Amino acid sequence: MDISHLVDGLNEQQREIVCAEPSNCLVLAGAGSGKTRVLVHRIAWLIEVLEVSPHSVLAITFTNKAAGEMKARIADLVKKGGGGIWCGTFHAICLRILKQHHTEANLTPNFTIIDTGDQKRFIKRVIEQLNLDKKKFTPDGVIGFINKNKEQGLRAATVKGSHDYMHNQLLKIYERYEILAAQENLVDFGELLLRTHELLSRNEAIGKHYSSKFKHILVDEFQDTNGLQCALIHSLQGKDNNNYVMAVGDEDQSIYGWRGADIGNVLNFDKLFNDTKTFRLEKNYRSTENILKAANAVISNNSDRFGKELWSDIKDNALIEFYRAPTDRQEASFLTDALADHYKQGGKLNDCAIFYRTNAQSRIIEETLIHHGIPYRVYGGLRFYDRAEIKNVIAYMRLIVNRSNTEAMLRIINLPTRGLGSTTISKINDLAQKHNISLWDTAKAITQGAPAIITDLNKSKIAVVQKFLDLIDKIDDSIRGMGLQEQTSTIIKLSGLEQLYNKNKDADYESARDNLQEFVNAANIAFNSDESSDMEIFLDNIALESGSTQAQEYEDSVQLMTIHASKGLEFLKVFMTGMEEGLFPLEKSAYDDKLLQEERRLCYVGMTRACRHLCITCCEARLLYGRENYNPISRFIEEVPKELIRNLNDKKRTTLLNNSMIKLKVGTRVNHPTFGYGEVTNTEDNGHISRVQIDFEHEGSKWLVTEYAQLQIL
DNA sequence: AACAGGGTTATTTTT
DNA sequence: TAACCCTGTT
Repeated sequence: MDISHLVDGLNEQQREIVCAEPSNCLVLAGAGSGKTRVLVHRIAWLIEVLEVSPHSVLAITFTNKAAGEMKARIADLVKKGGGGIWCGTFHAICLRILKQHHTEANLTPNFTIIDTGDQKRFIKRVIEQLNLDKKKFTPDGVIGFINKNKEQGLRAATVKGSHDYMHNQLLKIYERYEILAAQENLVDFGELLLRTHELLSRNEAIGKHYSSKFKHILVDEFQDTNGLQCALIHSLQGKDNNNYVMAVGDEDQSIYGWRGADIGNVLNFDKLFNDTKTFRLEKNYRSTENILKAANAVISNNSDRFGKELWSDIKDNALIEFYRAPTDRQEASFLTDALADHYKQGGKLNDCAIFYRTNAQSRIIEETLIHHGIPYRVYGGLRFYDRAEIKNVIAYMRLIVNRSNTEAMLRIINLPTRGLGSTTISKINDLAQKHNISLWDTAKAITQGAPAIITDLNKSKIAVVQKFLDLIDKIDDSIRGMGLQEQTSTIIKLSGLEQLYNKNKDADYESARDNLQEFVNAANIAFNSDESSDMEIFLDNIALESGSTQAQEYEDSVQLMTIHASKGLEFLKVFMTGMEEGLFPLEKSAYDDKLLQEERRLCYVGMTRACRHLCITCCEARLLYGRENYNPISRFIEEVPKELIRNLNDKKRTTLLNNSMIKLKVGTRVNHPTFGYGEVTNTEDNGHISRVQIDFEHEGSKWLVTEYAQLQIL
């Protein structure tokens, strides 16, 4: 048999993995070492050489995008195609299992998946219902508690009580949350995993079914798995020792610890799985030697790692560039200048990326780029399906599919406004809570004058409620038999949303209309893909897909993103900005070794995105939360060997002298927007930054950075 | 229902 | 600083 297409072009380390005897194994794949390639070739090897049935292969990724890419590459490489392989995210795979066995999983077939935003609103409602202090119990705090427990496999009934008031109250919220979620047929992300895990580990027949089905489980980005996901893999693998897990990951790129990812799953892999073999991929195909040397040097300061040294045969004398600007504004100007130079020399802006630690940092960079007419795209931000107008349509759809979805009903019961104000709604909602039934059933009971439901709503209000119920039923009736895109546009019409967004002319409504059209298009695409032609499936897919978070690509433009968002990407030229103590690493993480190590890994991820040029910038004075901050240079920069750095400050210094000093001399009378009138008593300029001391009439004496102070000279 | 004003709070966000 | 949420007012 000709196997050359499976191994040609692979290096020795890669080939060893692709052709390995089946066993549990951990592949430590450094950045840019071709791990997706190895995974795809391994799957092809299993099918073509070891004659494993595609139906016995399960490939798990973390993003839908990665799953899509993998499917496409498998289809390309495997001669008989990849049909039958299960390939998807943890959540998508769990959903598939739960849909299949919804009865055994104790779910209705039409359960609704809620994303983090929905979950948050839902929790808010629970906190209100329980009449708890909103200052003490924030949705974020509660969400953390519930998700963390689910990640440890704990239900409200199995979490241990304690003497701690907060803990016990949180537990009460969790209890109520579970009851309401069951009542309303809502399943959150963590629940998808937990319920599947429970199903597989408690229902012997089903557990056995899957563990005898999946002989080979391949997991990508293993460093990002949490405890529950790891447990899930175990339950899929089953107890017999003839199923094999291949985990691919990089402990140095674990940057989601704060979301529950447990780097310990990689570090203790050999203890968590039997008879493991470990492989390493250390040859990097992306970056120059110098960039890798710098990145290796930084990450070598971490202790939670196996240790691995990336190398490359891409020789290039270019050093890591470093520039420390006087202020954040001048840091942005520096970036702009550098990009303009790059462009003038014939380079593409698409090849350049600007990274920052926090989203807030993008603002000043964007302003400066706009000012100089340099096009850019920002990654991240509001996801398409998170837009209010889209969520509104989705809420109608969800209620139509699942009438118990109180969450959805609350969102649209008065949208567009139909005379059901907050008073009426909370009256109905209180009754729902009192009788422990869904909002829909409560409303229905009221309109039917059910004797058990006592309400003080007057006849006209009840008629309005009736009208809403009729509307939903009517929409439901009229979309029967329609194609998905027709259903969607019909819902938008009949619900009154179309009219609502049409009646107003301002820009927000205009874009809302565009987005609704886009949503109908999405439905159309889904309809034609026949995979998700059904509205229920469409809704599931929406919940599990972020819907591209990056701006549309329409012209050559610089890419702006957080370092987190840069993971998995690569760019010819990378600018890492704001490399200051307090910002990167964040102050909160600087004094905790675990957190600091994660910051360092983040730095490593950022550096290893660069193919040919890496430029690191920071500034002396930065405006943060409306305050000036003077931060030292990031320790991560200090960790890069000096001989790998070319310091641009020596070159730029003379050109950047701040000319604002010229007019401000001792004795100048000034006016400050908040401190009022004063007189300059002292000046200082170290060549980077200029400051003035001003004696204010009412506020006393203060030192201010000239550039920020917005002083008016009198 | 819409809006103004005060108080609070500030990472990162694959599903 | 500025964005968000809540509250009280019109």
